[in-house]
Amino acid sequence: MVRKLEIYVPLQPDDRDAVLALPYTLKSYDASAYLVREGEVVKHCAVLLSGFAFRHKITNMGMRQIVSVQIPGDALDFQHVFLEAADHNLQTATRVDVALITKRAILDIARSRPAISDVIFASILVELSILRECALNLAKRDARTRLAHFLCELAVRLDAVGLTSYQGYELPLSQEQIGDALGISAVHTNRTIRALEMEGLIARDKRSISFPRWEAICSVAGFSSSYLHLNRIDRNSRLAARQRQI
Amino acid sequence: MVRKLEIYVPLQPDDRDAVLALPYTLKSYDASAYLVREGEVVKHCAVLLSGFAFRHKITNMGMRQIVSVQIPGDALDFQHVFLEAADHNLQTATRVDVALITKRAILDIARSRPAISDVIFASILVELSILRECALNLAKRDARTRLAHFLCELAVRLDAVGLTSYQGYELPLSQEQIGDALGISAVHTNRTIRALEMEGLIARDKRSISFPRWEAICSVAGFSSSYLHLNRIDRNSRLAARQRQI
DNA sequence: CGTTTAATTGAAAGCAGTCAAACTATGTGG
DNA sequence: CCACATAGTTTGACTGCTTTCAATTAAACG
Repeated sequence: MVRKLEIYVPLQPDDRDAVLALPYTLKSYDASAYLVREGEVVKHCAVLLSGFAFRHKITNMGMRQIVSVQIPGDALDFQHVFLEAADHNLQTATRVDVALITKRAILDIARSRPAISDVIFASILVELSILRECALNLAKRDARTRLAHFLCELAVRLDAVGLTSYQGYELPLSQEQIGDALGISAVHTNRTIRALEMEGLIARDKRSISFPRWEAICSVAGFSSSYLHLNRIDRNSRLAARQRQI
Repeated sequence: MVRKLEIYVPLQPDDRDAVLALPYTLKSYDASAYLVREGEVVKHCAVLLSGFAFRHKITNMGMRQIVSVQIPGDALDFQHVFLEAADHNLQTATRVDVALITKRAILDIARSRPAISDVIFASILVELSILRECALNLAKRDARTRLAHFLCELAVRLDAVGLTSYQGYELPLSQEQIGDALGISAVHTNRTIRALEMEGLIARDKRSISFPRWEAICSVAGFSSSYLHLNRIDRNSRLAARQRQI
């Protein structure tokens, strides 16, 4: 399970064993639980094994903004290995299982194995890249394209860790949470979702979402997955396979 | 000059010599020059010695969003040391001097000196933190507080590298560029700047900006510098000194 | 000293927010 | 098994911050 940690970034042959050999503690959290609160000093690095979580910040006016959605396989606390106090909140969206690894163990493996260090660098830098695209999304796209882009990104990211079925995925976020991630109100989020649905660009069943016309929604979203830096692996084969099935 | 590279993050006694000993090439660029274009593969890491630069992305609709402003002392290309193709554009705002260090040299020093590796991790993670605050800013603050926050952040960051005079700094960006950084139109940027000026929260002379009442503008911005992770150094002394002078 | 770029201001139009209310789903306890 | 409670979804109406379009003034440049 911990193997997922780095699958979506460059692969290392023997170093992977070292990652798998890292000592860890399993822990579960309920939905809506806080893993980290702003200002806290975290002593370990959690890796998401199952479930969804998100990072958010609150303005002095009390407005919440979700700044990233974390999916299974994501390492949650590289930030807290190298910096003092947390600058944001980390909260679960669903019930969640994590593997806790000590800061010490992370530092040690990074120092003894350059390839691992590089992979950690890469995964942090990809997070940075995702956040840049997020900023572009928040600032320069209207609600409709913004939502479409958000859904496309999650589709590709989930696909990269093998969590999409043939044509869609489960998005365990309320419309209010989606709105907070997109910087729009819950009400307008609903209107926008319904609009995409009416257009036939997405299909819904409860909270699972599918894309009847993947190419079309990528087009309205202006979505290109290059910023996710998934070049090295099976993305093409996966996506191709999926599109054939649709 | 290269010393600025890491001043604002943890300091290392002897490791600093190793950084200063890094082989580099000096290079200058004119204002508005591209250092990196999206899709390019960069072979070296540039460190900003003087001048301003910014990172930006363009949507398929042709809208530009500035996702970060880089000031002297910033390392510009850690991203390109560990990832393949650039996912954004890096452009100068003014005439700029940079020191170019090869990817190889960066990788080597990071591997041989854990402290340097940690400092690079920290600086990338601070960039991530800044971008999260930026997302919060773009999504949850109105134009007035957004601009105020932007100006406060730059004040503190410039202050951390010793580039502010007693009560203000030179902001070499056009109002259109500021607008692109804040996600508002150039016209509204102008109105908002003028409004802050009318309120006496900022004072301007050409493109230099000063803060007659630092506390007041921090308050309307909801600005707290904790996300910049400048804990370890002289920020407090500097800011305190500045506030005394005002 | 004309030319170009940036800053400024006015007026009209629009996307999204807020307020309110109804509806649906899910779950709990009697 | 039903009544009620709670959380989330959906829809309407009105307001407002920003955008866009247009036009003018100021500043920078060769």
